[in-house]
Amino acid sequence: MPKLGAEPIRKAALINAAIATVGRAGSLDVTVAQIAREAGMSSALAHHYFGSKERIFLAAMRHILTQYGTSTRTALRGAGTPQDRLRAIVGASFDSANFERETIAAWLNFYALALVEPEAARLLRVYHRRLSSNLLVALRPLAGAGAERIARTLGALIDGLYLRAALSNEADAAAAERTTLDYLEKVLP
Amino acid sequence: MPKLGAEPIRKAALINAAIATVGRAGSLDVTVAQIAREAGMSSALAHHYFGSKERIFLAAMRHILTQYGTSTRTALRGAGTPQDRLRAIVGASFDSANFERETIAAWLNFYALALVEPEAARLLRVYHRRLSSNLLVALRPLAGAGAERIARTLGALIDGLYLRAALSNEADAAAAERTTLDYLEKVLP
Amino acid sequence: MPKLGAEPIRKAALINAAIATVGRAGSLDVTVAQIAREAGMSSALAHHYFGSKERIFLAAMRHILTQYGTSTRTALRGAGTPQDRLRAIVGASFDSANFERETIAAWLNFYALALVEPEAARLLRVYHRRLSSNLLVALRPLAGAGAERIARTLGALIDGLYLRAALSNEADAAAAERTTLDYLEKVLP
Amino acid sequence: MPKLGAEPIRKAALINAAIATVGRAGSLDVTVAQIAREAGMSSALAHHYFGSKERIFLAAMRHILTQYGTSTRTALRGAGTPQDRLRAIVGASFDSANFERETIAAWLNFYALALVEPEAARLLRVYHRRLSSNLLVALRPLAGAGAERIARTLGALIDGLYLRAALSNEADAAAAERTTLDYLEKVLP
DNA sequence: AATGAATGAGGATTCATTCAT
DNA sequence: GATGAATGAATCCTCATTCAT
Repeated sequence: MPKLGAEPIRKAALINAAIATVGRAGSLDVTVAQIAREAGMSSALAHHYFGSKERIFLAAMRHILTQYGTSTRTALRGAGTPQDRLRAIVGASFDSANFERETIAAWLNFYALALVEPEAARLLRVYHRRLSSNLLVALRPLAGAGAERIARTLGALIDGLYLRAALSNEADAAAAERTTLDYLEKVLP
Repeated sequence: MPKLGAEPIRKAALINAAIATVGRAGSLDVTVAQIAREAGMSSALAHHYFGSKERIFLAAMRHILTQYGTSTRTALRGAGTPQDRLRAIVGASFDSANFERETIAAWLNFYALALVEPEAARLLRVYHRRLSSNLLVALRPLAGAGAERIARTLGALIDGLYLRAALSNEADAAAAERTTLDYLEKVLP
Repeated sequence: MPKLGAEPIRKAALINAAIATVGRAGSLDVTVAQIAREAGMSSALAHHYFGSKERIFLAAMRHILTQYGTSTRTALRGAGTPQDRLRAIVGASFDSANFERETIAAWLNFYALALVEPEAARLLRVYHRRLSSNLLVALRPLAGAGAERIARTLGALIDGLYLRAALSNEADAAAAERTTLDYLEKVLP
Repeated sequence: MPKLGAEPIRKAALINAAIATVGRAGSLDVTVAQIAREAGMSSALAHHYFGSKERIFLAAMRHILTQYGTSTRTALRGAGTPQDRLRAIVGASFDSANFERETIAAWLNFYALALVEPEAARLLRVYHRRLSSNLLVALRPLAGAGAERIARTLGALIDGLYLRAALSNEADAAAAERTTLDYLEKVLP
């Protein structure tokens, strides 16, 4: 009695397992068997659904970025003023759900994957562009011509804070958010 | 062939080869044989001198951080005013020697190693603390109580710019430096 | 190919192959690949089932000792008098099945393993104790207080004959058995 | 200033080191480097003197057997009656100098070497023959036609006691000697 | 005589991946 | 759909041995 719609469920389980396993290991050097065990299935089945380890990683990365995109979009829905929009974007970035140490560690490792895997690089570029564009829309009314540079700085700052959070023992989302907002206050008129 | 005193020469060659190989591959997933070939020797000799692959990586990381520390110290020597000191530190960070894509890629991967390897984490903490302390010395006369936060922001910003440079096709050191200095101008009275 | 329940079959094949390979080589210095080839499978599968070379050896040793224990027990079943029991034990020891040169060579090498491997030492102690206890039960009615010493002597004598058989070109089970029984005749009233 | 006569000194040091190292390790699986370090020299020098690891082992084995032969001969010198001769031979076998656990372990391992190395087997045969002949000379006046069998039994018994001593935690030379002499008393008229 | 330097060969172990059931 | 079985390929590491000095 094969369950109906087993595929999406299994795939989702594997994606979550991949993120958890990589996050816990702190490295992409995890075996398909480990991921599959974490997902409660055989490694053969993992291959059946994804075809290769690489594809599991890419799907996991896509999932992380999609999730981030969704949470940003949701946060933006209630934002009226440009200031609200900025705060929403920053808030989504440091949402505690994305800011647990293990998640960040997975994230950092998938980031490094982009150095090796063109598709991972592509995904990252999409995310960067989207974040940039969101920031620009909010910044332009406030900073005019300076918006571009502020957006670039902001993006780098957020990534840098993530990076350091990945290495600290307890990642402090609130502090990271405050640092970012503080920058914005200083830099906007 | 067995010149006396080969050890330091061979070790240095291996360290450089490790950085180059990891940088080119974009990943720590390189074999000792690759590193050794790049260094012009057998993998057995690499093991003879370092004992393990891990130790080669740690030595390479130590080398990168030491080099960075040295270039910072050198740059600081000629700096009189606090502003000069800040510019010297930032300049050393984005020195073109440290800012080739491959070097950054190696750097990013060694960064990720710290998630897994306690000794790598320790090295990184030392570097962070030293950078932070250098920045504070320069910032305190300029920003007083706000120095702490600015230093933290600056550190994260530099790391974030590195991260993004690692992923872009041509890393633009000058642009990264300008972004950083621009932040400082805005944030300092 | 993947018949269900392959595990016990494969494990048994590997155990026999290990004994044969070690016996033929006359040394524990055999590769897992050799054992696996002898057993008709890849070395990877051997590792899959046993985890390590050491574990293969221990299983082989356990097998040899178990087999010896079983043949002793079987022989004892039909033995009525103490004299019969003694003859049964000695007969089982020099049973031609256990007394082929290759088997003895394997045995000797596993013996040496006990110097290095605590688990192998434990197995051997169990075997020694059991043999000793079997001998004592049979000797006490015949030798009373002297039973202990005779048992000890008998055990050493059997081991010594094995040792020499391992080194002679054709191991002569009958002669070894005769030597042992002769000792018993002389020493028992 | 090369020391005169360094060669025999170095060789002797290596032989002793080989016995000690093998005895301590409980296995022939020791490296030339370990033996050389124990002997206080480089592994290259060990090769210079012996040519190969195998040859070191053979020399060590030869040394053990020669030493045993010498101690037997010495003991026999003061022996007048056949009974004295027997006691001398047995006494030499269980001399406390040859009966330390490490020495026995080395001995057992060199024994196993004979399964693999024809020259080692030859050495062992020589030793067996010599022991046998010594025993026969002493036994013939006491046991006549039965001398052969007793000699064979005695040889096996001694080896068996060695074997068991190698595996026990504290080898008890006195007990082993008593067991052997006790056998002789029982078996001789 | 003595050694550091150097390497080729080899071996245990791991793992992604395939396949029959 | 699901999995146990199976393996080829790869990798780290070790070590006996050689050689120039």
